[in-house]
Amino acid sequence: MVRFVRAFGLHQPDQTPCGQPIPVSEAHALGELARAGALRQSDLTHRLRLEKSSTSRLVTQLINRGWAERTPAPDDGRGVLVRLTPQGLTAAERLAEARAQRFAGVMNRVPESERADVLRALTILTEAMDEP
Amino acid sequence: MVRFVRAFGLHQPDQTPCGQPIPVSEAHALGELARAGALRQSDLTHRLRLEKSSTSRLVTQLINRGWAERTPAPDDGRGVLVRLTPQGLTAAERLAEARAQRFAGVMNRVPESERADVLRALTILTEAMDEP
DNA sequence: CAGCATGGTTCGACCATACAACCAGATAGT
DNA sequence: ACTATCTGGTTGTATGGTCGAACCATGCTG
Repeated sequence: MVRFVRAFGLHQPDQTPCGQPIPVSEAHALGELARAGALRQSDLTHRLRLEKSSTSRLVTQLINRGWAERTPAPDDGRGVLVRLTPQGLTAAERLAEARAQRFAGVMNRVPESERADVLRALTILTEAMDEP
Repeated sequence: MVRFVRAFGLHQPDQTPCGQPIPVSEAHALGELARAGALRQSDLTHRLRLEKSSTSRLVTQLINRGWAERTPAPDDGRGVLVRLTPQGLTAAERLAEARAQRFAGVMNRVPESERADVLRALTILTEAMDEP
């Protein structure tokens, strides 16, 4: 595991493992938002497994980049809905692209015959870790 | 991948994913040192994929905990050899124990028939990422 | 309506890392 | 041998990341 983390580059907070020059936390948030369209801030908190304070700060950073905006939640006066701006969306797409490329590069060095297995195993592992 | 990282708890810098109350960086260093016996600081730098300055600080922290000591390298007047103290060794063992437990817990939720595959896949993946 | 729960924000403390500047010992080229 | 360069380490500075506590506003419950 340790080897895996370091080799993948997960220990660098200010750069995604895929070479994009944006902080990994923001990249994660961007990913979730792009996939969901818009999210309650509390939802984002749960998906990223953060503390609400961290999420708050993170969202503010995205806003400062012009990638997201906060609007009041429609059904709860306390809540906040976070939505990507068009620029945020293209940023997310750029990111997805980079991710795909990095992944392709790695998979390229995995023996052809193992690839399906590796992918399946990763999914299983993630699910196994998901619920404790 | 993102899911994996967050689910595993890798985004918390001050606590290992295995529940031990020590910073993950120190845990990684401890692991490498325990496995190697003693390491040149520059070696540690390469294994952890850090910058030499980061390693220097990291080692200092280990020393402050009483887990390691610096001695001059025998064959190079510039170099530094880092060695675990007895306390450092027991700390490393405690850590390995926790790691094993965490891993066992996860594997427990992986269907019996898949376990071997999952393990193999993880190894292959790590190797694939290793050399770019 | 009082009391408690929930969603957010701000603040303070700690951890992790890189890059640049600097020093000392090692090495290579002339 | 002497200088120029390389290599290993240290320290300072800046950026990023996370949590927990204190605090506020809104919602829910009895």
